[in-house]
Amino acid sequence: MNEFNTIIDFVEKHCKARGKKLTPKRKLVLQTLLHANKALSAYELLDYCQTHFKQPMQVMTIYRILEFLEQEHFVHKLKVSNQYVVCSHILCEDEHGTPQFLICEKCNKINEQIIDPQMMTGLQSNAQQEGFTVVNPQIEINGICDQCVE
Amino acid sequence: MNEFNTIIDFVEKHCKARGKKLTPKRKLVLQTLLHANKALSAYELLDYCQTHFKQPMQVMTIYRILEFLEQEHFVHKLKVSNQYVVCSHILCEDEHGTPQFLICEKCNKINEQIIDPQMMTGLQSNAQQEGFTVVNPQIEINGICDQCVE
DNA sequence: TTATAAATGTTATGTTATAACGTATCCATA
DNA sequence: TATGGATACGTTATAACATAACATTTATAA
Repeated sequence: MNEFNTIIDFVEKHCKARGKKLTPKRKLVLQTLLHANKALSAYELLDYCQTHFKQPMQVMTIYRILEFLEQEHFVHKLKVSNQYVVCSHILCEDEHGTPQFLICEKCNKINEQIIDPQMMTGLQSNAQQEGFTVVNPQIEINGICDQCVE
Repeated sequence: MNEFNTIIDFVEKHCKARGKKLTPKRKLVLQTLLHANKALSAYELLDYCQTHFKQPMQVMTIYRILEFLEQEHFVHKLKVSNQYVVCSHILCEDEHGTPQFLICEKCNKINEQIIDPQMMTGLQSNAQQEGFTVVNPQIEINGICDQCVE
């Protein structure tokens, strides 16, 4: 069994356990994101899906499904580009920490890490001092990956 | 002389020194951002400007002027919300460091700081390890400000 | 089997951003 | 002081992104 199937199976199982369903369309969206192996916007996903899987799809459906997959913590939404990417830690059972994304501005490849908790604490206490309470932290950093640098 | 005028004068002077001009429209956009005292999108700026200053303005012009003001480092663009805000360190002559923004998701008030250089170095060397070179770093963190928490 | 909820289809429209081209204004130089 | 080029701004159209509203289908439990 390849890794895609491992993930699909995992997601299917977890959906069931939570009383949700991984419908064929939802599975297709997830497969598309896995296959693309980079962040895609809703419209990019639409194109990708139609090009590579010859499946009928609609933007509305994609937005709804992405929202679902995000709620279930299978994908992340990058707030800067409004793109979506499969969570790198999707197969980890435990609670994920605060994610940090390194985003290649050329090829859109994503490197997802967990922010060092100590650093996160520092960030939050600093925010508190400035009169802010952090919510839904997520850090996105633009860059260029080694493959895209000449 | 109030602070707005201090800033306008400063900007005017610096434009001249760089062979650029702070035209009436550009001045108006800057004044609007100063007056609003929060981050505004291009369309929000359009509304605000028309409401408070009764001046004719157009979206295209606003986008162009915001781009200009950003290039000249007088305003920052928040990448998550595509909003613009006057640089808090606009009157500092020296090079500004990597900015970090705390953004109130209720009232859109912005707190701009300089990221601790040591932390920034850490971030960058970590990125390097992961095969990424950081470009135009800027960190945006959503939260709620003390005034908006009940 | 049928009532209900959940998922998806369909159409329309709202929102944000930019392209393309025209006009006006400023300023240096002949 | 004319003129030609650069810069700024006006105007229209459209691309690109996102969601509202309602219809239809499908799955599932009573």
